[in-house]
Amino acid sequence: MPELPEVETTRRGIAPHIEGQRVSRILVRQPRLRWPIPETVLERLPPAQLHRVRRRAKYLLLEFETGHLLMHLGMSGSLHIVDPQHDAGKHDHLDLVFDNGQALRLTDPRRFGAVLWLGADPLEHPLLARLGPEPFSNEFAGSYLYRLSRGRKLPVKQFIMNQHIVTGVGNIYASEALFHSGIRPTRPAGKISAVRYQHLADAIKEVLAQAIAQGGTTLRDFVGGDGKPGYFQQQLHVYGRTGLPCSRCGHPLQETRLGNRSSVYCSHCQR
DNA sequence: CCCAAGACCTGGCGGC
DNA sequence: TGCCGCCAGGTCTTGG
Repeated sequence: MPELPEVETTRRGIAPHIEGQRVSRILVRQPRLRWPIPETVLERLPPAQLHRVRRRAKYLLLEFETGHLLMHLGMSGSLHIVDPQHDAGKHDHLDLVFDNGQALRLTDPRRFGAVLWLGADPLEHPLLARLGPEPFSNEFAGSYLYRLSRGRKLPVKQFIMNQHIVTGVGNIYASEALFHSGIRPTRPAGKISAVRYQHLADAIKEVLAQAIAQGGTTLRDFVGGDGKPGYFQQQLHVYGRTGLPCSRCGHPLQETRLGNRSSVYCSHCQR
C-alpha cells in the first residue's frame, strides 16, 4: 500500500484528529514488527502531548514534547482513527489512546512496518540521516538525477526507487513516472541524458502530486486515515496492466522483473 | 562505493 | 475443499 502518496494521505487523514491531543495510554498487542517495538515507547510516551504529525520519505514522525515516535507502514501497514473500545482485529498491533477518547490504531498483516522511539533529533537517526531529498524539494531535479547517475549501471527504475537517491518513490510510481517520461525501466541509469532526466524528475513530481490529490492509490483494502479510499488507481497507465493495450499507442504492455519487482512498460513508447 | 540476492511476514489467488 | 507455488505497495543486511 504505502508509497509517498499513501503515507502523505494517511498523515493528512490522521493529523486533525490527534494533533494537540495527549496520549494517555499505549496498547501493544504484537511488538514483533520489522524490529521489536522498543520498551522505551511504553516508558517514555504517556502522558505526552502530540504536537504534530510530520512525514519524511515514507516515514511518519509523531512529534511529542518528549521526543519523536517513528512509524513506517512497510508493505501492508495502515493507520486509522478508531474508538479504542472497538474490537481489535488479528493484525491490529498497536493503539495510541488519546485523551479525547480516540485512538490511533496500527494495522499491519505482514509486519514489515516499524515503530521506533527516536528522541530529540529524529533526522539524525541512522534510518533517516542518509535519505535522499524529498521529491517536491528544489534540490530534487533532473540535473540532480543526472549527476548522481553517472557511472551507474543498474536499471533506472531501481535507481529512482533507491531512497538514498530520492525518497518516496516505490514500485507503482516508479513504473508510472517512467511511462510518462518515455524511459524504459531497464535502461542503465548512467546512460540516460540530462534532458531525459529532466523529463523524469518532472514526471515523478507530477505523478506523486496527482496521486496525493486523489488520496493515493487503493490496492487491496487501503483507505486513508480518514477512511476514504484512494482514487489514483483509475489513473494508472502501466502498473498492474501487463498485457493490456498501452493507453498511448495500443501495443500490449510488457512485464519484466527488476530487483525482484515486477516492472510493466510499453516497449514501443518507452526506450 | 556499487550491485545482486536473501531475509523478514501474512494472505489472496490460480492451478491441479 | 485442500494443498502448493507464486505474488504483493518496502528496505535492511550480507556478501562478492
